[in-house]
Amino acid sequence: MSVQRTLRRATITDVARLAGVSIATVSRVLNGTAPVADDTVLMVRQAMEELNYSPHAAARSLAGRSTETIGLLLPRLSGGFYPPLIRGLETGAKEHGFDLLIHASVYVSQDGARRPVPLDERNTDGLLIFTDRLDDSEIGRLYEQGFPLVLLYRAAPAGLNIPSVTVENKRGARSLVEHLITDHGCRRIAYLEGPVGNEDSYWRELGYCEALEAHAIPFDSELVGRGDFDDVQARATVEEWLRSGVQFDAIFAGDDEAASGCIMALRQAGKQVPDDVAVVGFDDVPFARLMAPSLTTVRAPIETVGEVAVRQLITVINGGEPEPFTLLPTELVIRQSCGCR
Amino acid sequence: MSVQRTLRRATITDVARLAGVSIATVSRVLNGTAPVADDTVLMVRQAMEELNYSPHAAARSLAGRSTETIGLLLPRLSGGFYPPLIRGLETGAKEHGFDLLIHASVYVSQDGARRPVPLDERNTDGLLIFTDRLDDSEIGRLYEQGFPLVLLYRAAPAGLNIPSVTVENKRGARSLVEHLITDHGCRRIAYLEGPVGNEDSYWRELGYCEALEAHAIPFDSELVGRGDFDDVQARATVEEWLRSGVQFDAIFAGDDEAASGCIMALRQAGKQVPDDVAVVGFDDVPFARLMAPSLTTVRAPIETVGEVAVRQLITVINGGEPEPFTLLPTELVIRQSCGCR
DNA sequence: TGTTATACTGAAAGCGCTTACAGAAAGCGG
DNA sequence: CCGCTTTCTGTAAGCGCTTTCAGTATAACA
Repeated sequence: MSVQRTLRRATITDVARLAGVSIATVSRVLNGTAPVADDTVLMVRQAMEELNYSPHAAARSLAGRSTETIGLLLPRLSGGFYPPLIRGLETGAKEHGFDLLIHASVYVSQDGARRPVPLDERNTDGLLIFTDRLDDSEIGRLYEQGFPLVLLYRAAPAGLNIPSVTVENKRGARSLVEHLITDHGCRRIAYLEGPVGNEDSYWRELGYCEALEAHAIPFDSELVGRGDFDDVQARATVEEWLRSGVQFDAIFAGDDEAASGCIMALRQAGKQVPDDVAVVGFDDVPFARLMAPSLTTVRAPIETVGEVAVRQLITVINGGEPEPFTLLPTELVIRQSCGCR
Repeated sequence: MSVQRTLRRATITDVARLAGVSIATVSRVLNGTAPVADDTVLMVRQAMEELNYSPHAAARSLAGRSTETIGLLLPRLSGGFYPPLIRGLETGAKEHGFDLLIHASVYVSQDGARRPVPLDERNTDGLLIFTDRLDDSEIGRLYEQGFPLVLLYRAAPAGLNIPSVTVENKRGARSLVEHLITDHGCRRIAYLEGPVGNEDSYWRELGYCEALEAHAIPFDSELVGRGDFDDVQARATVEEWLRSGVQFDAIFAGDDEAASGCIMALRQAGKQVPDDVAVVGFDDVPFARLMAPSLTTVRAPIETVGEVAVRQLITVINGGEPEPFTLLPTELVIRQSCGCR
């Protein structure tokens, strides 16, 4: 049934032999690093074709060449947030002739066992890191090695000179909450925090607090709950609030994902959005427009973040001087879930 | 400002020198491939620590070791479909001590230029392929090289003995459409096709046709349009239908993504779902439950597909005999968008 | 005490490729 | 016909690691 597929892969030596030249010559036609006679090129090309040859990338990168690939480290891939990010990264990478390799997983250095990330110089020339869980020590290690790094949506650990690119979380959150206050008269605005340690969440909460303060609304810790940027968690938290009788007239869900969870919980409980409770998100992921009611949120230029980040990383790879810190502007997107028509 | 980071990476030789042993010994403590005296181990460990050494993976894999990594090729990452798939793959991979590397991009061999996939033996021991766009020749090339391959949601090209795992698309689609016919009396059921060449779509359409035939409903090509498994495309198609006065009382959207687009279009046009038009999807992605109305669909065990696929791939990697073809069962999930309460 | 298995270690040969370095052949002005 | 550059090609030295092979020293056994 199944063929025993033990045919050794053709190597540069095989090609050289078949073409009757040295491996150096083959390498040269492969990389165009030195002039080769037209006839020779033809022979070599033909030999490669015949042997179905394709160079062994590991050997190649070992021998000094770069991988032309950059890596992306993510905690996960669910939700509407990552696709645009990745699209931006793809775009940026392709523009510079790089490929993008993604690894989505949690990297906690548990039990002290050093769990190296599976993306490194074996397969990439540099790394984009998006995760609050890849702990600083691991980042530090890579940094020490001089491996090109760029951080997404988080600042560099103290002392490390790693470029990072993020968005104006605080400003966006503030304008969002102020809209709720000034245009819709909300006074009891709840906030759903993101995952612990998440920087976006930290800044958004700050913006939330600033908005409250600016309008002399006292901060009420009862109105802050876990959202984890996750619809399920957000839903659970809102249900719990509803059950325990917490009063609120609006929810700033932390992000769009969580906002959708909030709306579910509210609808389930027979509350009208936005009439009974206004709900707003953050990010403006693609489906925010499609929700019912359509979601008022803050547009964070996710795709642009990706493109900018790649650009920075490639600058680092090429030994250039990157922008140490990029802060992209956010923009209020008013739809219906806040009460506007 | 920025440190000139030119410090050469520590190599096994550095460690060996510092520890006063040979590189062979260092390699042995690294891999545990042969007994090493406790004292020696200690010295080496200490040297590694001191030099902040971590092995160069490219060299490692060149020298014959496996990468302990499997690759995943995807056309894209958007929508609710991929996260569960990837979660399943992650789970399966982790179970066997493998890492998962993802590359999401379109691979068309355009202008004849052979564009090699960026995942190969440099960084993976095997590949999971999910894409109708990586053309057969590229798959063939990898196959010829004896590179372990498993296909997701598509059968192997003719003649190639590559394991594949998919779901019972036809059966699922048929039961879904029959539900519409027998339980809701629908007679004008539209179908939104997936991307051209997509196998899932092919089988789902077959199931759709079978259901019609079984109930003596004539197939009407007017009722088949492009959905591309994409909400935007689906929305456009439905809007076009509405505009041109096509009559239908139900839409089988091809997948959940497209279903959400249908519902948008319908709502926009003032039609009630499911009262005026029933809408059903396929896949049962996480947000299907959360939609308004909640989506009747077919549960395809996406996550399981992932786990099974990894298992097959690892079997191939280990030289075992994989299941040539795995067909996972689907299950009708009745919610509200079909008209049920 | 002499054998012999056993624990441990190092030298060295690659893995498939890139890249000096140098040599051969060809072209050119004088 | 001689030097000199230019074009083309091959030899060989690694890149950092694994792994075979051949030890040496020690422990186990008779």
